[in-house]
Amino acid sequence: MGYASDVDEVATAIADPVRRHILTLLRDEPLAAGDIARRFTISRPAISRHLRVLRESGLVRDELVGRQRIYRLDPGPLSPLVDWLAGLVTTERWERHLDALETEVYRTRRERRSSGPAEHRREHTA
Amino acid sequence: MGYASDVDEVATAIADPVRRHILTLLRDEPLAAGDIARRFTISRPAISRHLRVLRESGLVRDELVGRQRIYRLDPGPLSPLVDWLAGLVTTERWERHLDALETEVYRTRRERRSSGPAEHRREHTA
DNA sequence: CGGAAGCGTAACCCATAAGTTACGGGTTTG
DNA sequence: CAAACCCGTAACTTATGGGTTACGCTTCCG
Repeated sequence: MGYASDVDEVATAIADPVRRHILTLLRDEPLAAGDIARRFTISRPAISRHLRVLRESGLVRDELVGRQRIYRLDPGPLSPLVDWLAGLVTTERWERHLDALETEVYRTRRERRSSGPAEHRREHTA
Repeated sequence: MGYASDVDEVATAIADPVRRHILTLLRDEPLAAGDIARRFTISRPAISRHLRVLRESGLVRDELVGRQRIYRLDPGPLSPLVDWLAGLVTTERWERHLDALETEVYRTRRERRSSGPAEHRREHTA
């Protein structure tokens, strides 16, 4: 429980195209803030703020090396969001069928008492 | 190619907590606009606009039934985003080596024309 | 040690997004 | 057919977000 705010921060972080592009850059290799900024047309402070959002979401970790700040990707915080997405796609239909199935089972149970509830695997898997 | 804008629309749609909650409601069963609005404290027009965003992102399909508009989830448009996320987590390290490998292949190709690109596994993996 | 390099932050501007109330069009119903 | 219902849209207000310039701190280097 309480994942909601995590999902929210990560989802917000991912919602911006610039931040998504930063993440894809960081996917390949760690980069200094300036190296990242140089790949965009927008100003360096703008990138700096995007990096802060990413940092606060946990998607990125930073390390000071000399006078430059190295950023590297940390995909861990994606998990709650990915789980949420997975939950959306998988149980969508399914659950309704399970409900229907369950209802059916109960109804049948009530009607003909004392009949073992076997033979219920392998419905329409398609 | 061109998935970028799809990802953007879906990512934006998902970024809002109200819209995420609407999606989870629709995961279990189709709902009329009013039924959805009734589960929130904000006004009905506000929900109506959230529904429009979801509609335009393709995450939701609507059908007019009498005087009410039934919304149902369509998780299809999530795929590009999910793919992008998957790409982030899996190929994180890895890809660098592939890139290096590929570059090496191209370089070699240019140098010695018409020589098949074999023998290139196991460069400096460190 | 003084200047340049590298970054983050502050202050500000502008566009967009989210909320509200008011309204209008289509549909059911008495 | 008039009233009630369901729902989207318009007009408007306010909050939020992303961009810019100006500035300050720390670190490297001559």
